[in-house]
Amino acid sequence: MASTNPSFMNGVPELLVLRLLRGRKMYGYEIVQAIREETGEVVSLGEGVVYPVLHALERSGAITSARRTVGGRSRIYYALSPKGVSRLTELTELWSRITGAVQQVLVGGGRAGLV
Amino acid sequence: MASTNPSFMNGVPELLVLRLLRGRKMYGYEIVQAIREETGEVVSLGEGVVYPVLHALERSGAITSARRTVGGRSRIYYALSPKGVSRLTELTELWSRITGAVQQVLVGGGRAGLV
DNA sequence: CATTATACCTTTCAGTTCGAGGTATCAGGG
DNA sequence: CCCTGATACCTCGAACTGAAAGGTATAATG
Repeated sequence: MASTNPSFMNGVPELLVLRLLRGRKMYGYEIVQAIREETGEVVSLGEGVVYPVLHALERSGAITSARRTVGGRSRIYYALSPKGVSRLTELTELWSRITGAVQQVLVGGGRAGLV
Repeated sequence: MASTNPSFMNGVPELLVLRLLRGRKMYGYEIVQAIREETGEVVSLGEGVVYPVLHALERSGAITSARRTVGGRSRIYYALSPKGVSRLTELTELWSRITGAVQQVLVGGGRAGLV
């Protein structure tokens, strides 16, 4: 129950956030800008997307938070937990499978009778 | 006006349908199965997704329809129009850009200071 | 004659994402 | 000294999509 229709193309924001946190601890505002920059403006998730994702991830135990004040600026740094690492693996594989499947159709011309 | 939030990850069903029609004329029921088969069950769009997409595409002039009876079976065959071809190009490019951008983040480890 | 497969269709529901708005602090310009 | 803009956090409501289920009709099969 509950799990109804996780539309096959979703969870990309979650994936991106987890992936960024794999490298270093980051805070929300920083993540918003990192996504924008690292994708060359192609993907631009607003704070209204990122913050809720962070909160959900923390609630599920995938990340942990620690408030720290840096240069008079109060920030909440998030770090990936082991649970978050496996969630990241899971989402990455899902992403591969799906984009691969779509690619298969896009290339498709080959009238695959392949076994 | 109108254009609110076309969530950056959408329109994949439309893309798949257009792409399939690029090769040959097909009817709805056939498209549903083709997607399932060509993606190896990974992507499985129901009729409740495909038919509305077809109707929207026809309304927008991207495809044309012709009812034909084959072996006592009445089918509506759809064919790609020139407008549909450019729409397909457009969506394909968008798909590339987005998946590329996501991939960039996923690979990312490279601490890109690249210019 | 009933069930299955073909073939079409629509409506309802739920989840995600977006956008806009709201607070507070710090730095800099006028 | 104030006002603006950047930093940094947050939440709510609207909207769109896609999923599931249900509904009709015909042909073929047992």
